[in-house]
Amino acid sequence: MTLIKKPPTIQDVAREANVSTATVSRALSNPERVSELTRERVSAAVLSTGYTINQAAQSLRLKTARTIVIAFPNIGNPFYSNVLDAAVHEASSRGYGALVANRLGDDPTRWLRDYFRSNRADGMVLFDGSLDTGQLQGLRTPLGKFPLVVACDELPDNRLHSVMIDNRIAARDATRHLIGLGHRKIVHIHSPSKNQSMSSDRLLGFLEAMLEAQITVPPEWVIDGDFSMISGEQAGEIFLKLSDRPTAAFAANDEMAIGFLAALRAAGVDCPRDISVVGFDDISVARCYVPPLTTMRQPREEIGRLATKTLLDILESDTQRRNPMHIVLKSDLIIRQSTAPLVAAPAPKRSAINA
Amino acid sequence: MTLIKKPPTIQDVAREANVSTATVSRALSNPERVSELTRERVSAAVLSTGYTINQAAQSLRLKTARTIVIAFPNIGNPFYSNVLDAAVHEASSRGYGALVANRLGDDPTRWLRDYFRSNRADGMVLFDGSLDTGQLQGLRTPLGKFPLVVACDELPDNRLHSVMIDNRIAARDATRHLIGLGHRKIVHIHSPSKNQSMSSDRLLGFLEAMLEAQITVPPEWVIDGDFSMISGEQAGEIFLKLSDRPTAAFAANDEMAIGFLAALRAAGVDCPRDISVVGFDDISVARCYVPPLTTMRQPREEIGRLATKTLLDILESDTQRRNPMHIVLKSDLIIRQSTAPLVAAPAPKRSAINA
DNA sequence: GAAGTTTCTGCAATCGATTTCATTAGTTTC
DNA sequence: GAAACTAATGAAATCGATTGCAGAAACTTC
Repeated sequence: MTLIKKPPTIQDVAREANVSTATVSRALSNPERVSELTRERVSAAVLSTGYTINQAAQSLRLKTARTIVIAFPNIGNPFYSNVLDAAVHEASSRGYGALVANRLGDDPTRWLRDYFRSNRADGMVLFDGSLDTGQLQGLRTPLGKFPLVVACDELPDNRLHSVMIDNRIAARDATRHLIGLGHRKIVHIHSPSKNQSMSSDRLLGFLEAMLEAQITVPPEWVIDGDFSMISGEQAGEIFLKLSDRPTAAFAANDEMAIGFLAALRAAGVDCPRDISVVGFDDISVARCYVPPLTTMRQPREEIGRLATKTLLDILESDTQRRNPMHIVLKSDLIIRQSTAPLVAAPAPKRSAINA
Repeated sequence: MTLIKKPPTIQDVAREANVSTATVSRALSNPERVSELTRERVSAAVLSTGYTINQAAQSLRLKTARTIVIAFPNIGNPFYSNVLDAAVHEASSRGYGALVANRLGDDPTRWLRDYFRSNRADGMVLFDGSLDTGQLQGLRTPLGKFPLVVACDELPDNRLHSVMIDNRIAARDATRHLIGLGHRKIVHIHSPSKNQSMSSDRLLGFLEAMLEAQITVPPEWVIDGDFSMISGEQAGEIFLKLSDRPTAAFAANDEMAIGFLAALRAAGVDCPRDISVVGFDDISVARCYVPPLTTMRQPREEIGRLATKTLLDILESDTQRRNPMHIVLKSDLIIRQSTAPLVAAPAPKRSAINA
């Protein structure tokens, strides 16, 4: 039977340094409150015992967990995984643990509330706008000001801090790019969701650009997906059946754009010869896709970093309840080779030639 | 000034139900130990007060955090983000929180040890084999049996539980596929790393297949990368300068394969006409790439789920120190369109024709 | 040198949940 | 009906760190 040594506690350090636990505690968190001699003795004792603070005890006493929750609608999505990367980096470099939550279930609020009530986390960065306001109210009321930062996607409640791009303008500009190339028949691969303003903003931006170019958008030009690559492929199938086939598409994210392109290519429709496609996000594979994808870049690392920084700054600031911050970051249209000027005459029917 | 109600404690529930805190505790964790009447009164009181357990207090008392650490070399990689997805799902469905750690720094062991000592986590799933044994020893000794599961990548210490595929055999089979198509000049895009056996196993598998086909591998056929797409592009640049250009490539992961293909395509080298490429992992974009990528699929969700399940089973089992489990999962070669039989005559020099 | 400061330290209460031990009430057994 | 159980409950100690309060020592100030 092996002897399992218990981890050393503050008591052990105190004994070793011949001081009280109160002094050890002060020496560690307020070094200027103890004499130099004591400080040295405590440091030595910490080293010799191998002491590490017991986070549970500290949390209990301080009502602070030095842990935040980072919630995503779908971590599998490469866009979010880059955001997560940056968020975790920011949190851990400031000494905070990062609990990851994915795909909040049926009753995310209960789940959420439990995390806070139970003292497991001090705050949360929500990269997911699919909570509804009603639930959120119920969430905020009981505990007063709730340390919550929303990013990427918007929640209807603007009393919350937020970090995101302007999705409407970004989508409008992406669409304008296609219009500027001469395209007038343009579909939008959309991702409907009750509570996500991100999706509806992108749709709005699309419609706005079409409207200002005086193009009427028939309902079949808005094809529904769910941000997944496979839904992009399905959108491609639907697109192929469209009579008077459009010459361009704007997809609400890169994954759908890629799925869409894969479906078209399988049917012999070539990009950019027969169709121009703009994606959204600029995930890393966009640059290496065939053809390299024109897309609206979101600064993912910066979104992740800034959202987390904002939350931690709030947690660490003494001044409570400042006005909510709404940080809007810049998005950039990255023009690559999946978009091309519309050829005046409709492309000759070459599709049969293709293998 | 708004009144901020403090979250209810077990005391509040006890008062409300007219019992002692001991009884409330029992009613909640060992319902069969209290009378039916008491049980009901406690449930009612829990509901009416909105009580949630204070995790910090429970952790302190029980020396258990109901939290695990999931560590990755690089969450930004889509392969790992899918693994994470599955791991988080498994953990949270069993009531465990998942702390994410990425890119362990210079002294991961200290960091790691602190996590455990400090009672923040009960165990860890390590999807990263880049810790060295020496450090790991120092890590295990002080606390005795350390709840640690290694996945994807192997640690030299086989006393640890592990969940992974057989990288050598998978790489061998991937290479055999190319050889079976008639290729004999094959490069391997490798990712060297001091401590990762995953990388070296894939190299070994490649060499083994070449050896059994009696092909001599000159050193320039092993091109170094770092698993990133950009390093795949760089490998492509190097490849293009090779005299007596090989006709096939086996990349140690899909991202490098994609970067490699993008670089070749930019130089007018067509896949699969001029070159056949096999990737590794089968990340989701592989199916939709152009051409769809032939690749060795790893069951990522299963790896994530099983590794986490293994850890939690250990944490929850009373019987300590069972023999370490070594779970080896099956990998599958997914044949798509990036590989094709070698054309007997070397492809005519058409590259100039390309746009 | 007395009174007032400042600096440093320790005692003991506290955070909230769990569990040992003891007590009471109720049930079984001979 | 007494002895020997079992079942249900509560009082109080405990986990480890923090901090208000108070006391001791050292140092000013007049």
